[in-house]
Amino acid sequence: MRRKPGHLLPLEIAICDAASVLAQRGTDEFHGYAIAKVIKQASAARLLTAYGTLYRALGRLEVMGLLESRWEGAAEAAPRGRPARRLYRLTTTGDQALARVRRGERALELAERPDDGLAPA
Amino acid sequence: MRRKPGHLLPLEIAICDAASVLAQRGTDEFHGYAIAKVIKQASAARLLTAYGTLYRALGRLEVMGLLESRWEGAAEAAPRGRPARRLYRLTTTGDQALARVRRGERALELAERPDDGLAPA
DNA sequence: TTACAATAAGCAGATAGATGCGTCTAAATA
DNA sequence: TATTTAGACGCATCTATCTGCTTATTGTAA
Repeated sequence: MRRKPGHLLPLEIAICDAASVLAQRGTDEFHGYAIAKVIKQASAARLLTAYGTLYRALGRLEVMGLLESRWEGAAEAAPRGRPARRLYRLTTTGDQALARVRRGERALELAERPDDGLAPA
Repeated sequence: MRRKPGHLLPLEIAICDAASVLAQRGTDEFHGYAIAKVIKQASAARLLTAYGTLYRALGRLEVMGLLESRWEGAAEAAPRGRPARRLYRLTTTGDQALARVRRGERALELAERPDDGLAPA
């Protein structure tokens, strides 16, 4: 539903929020499948019904620079008989954005304006 | 259904067969999901209806030493937007076993007898 | 020959993540 | 305020692999 520039969507805020809570508990990395389950039970599925929605939200947050990700190696996943996970971490930018949202401010300074970088002539 | 010692089951032969055909065409590695589809269409699903069956057959063949496997790194899989694959190769033992089956012989010499290695006293 | 035991096959579902497509909403514009 | 439209959401499905439980079949022993 058309993003208001500099703002985050409820699901995106929930993801960052869960990530920050986890980080304060010492777990600074999380993966999509796990956070989906956390959010589902925490919000009583109000914010998330389908996995596809979450994975795309994670992708958006990474593009925005609020999350960064790395792939778990097969060496970690294979012996446990499960697929490799993509592990996300809240970046400093993400942490700051979350702090602003919690203060009721706009999440992001508008670093790039939509018409920037193209037509200064 | 209780294996006759030294023999392979139809599905196991089909896997080794497909692997050997692929190897002769220059593809010496294959993964479960792909070979499932090959076998499904080749045998008109007579030998395989469920993935679980195939993956367990692959596991048995690896334990028997007819196949060996390695895990594809996330570096290969991730950019293509798919999970990492487990890549299997027919071993020399596997190739020889297949040759014997094709000649109508027993697939494996009975290297280990069930009551061996324990009570020679 | 029959009964038993071993075990492969099938079914269902978990784990983990991605994409295509139609819909619907909210933000921007007129 | 009314209209347009970007784009997020949900659904379905695909890519891959693995495991638990039940059922069916087969080889072997009695």
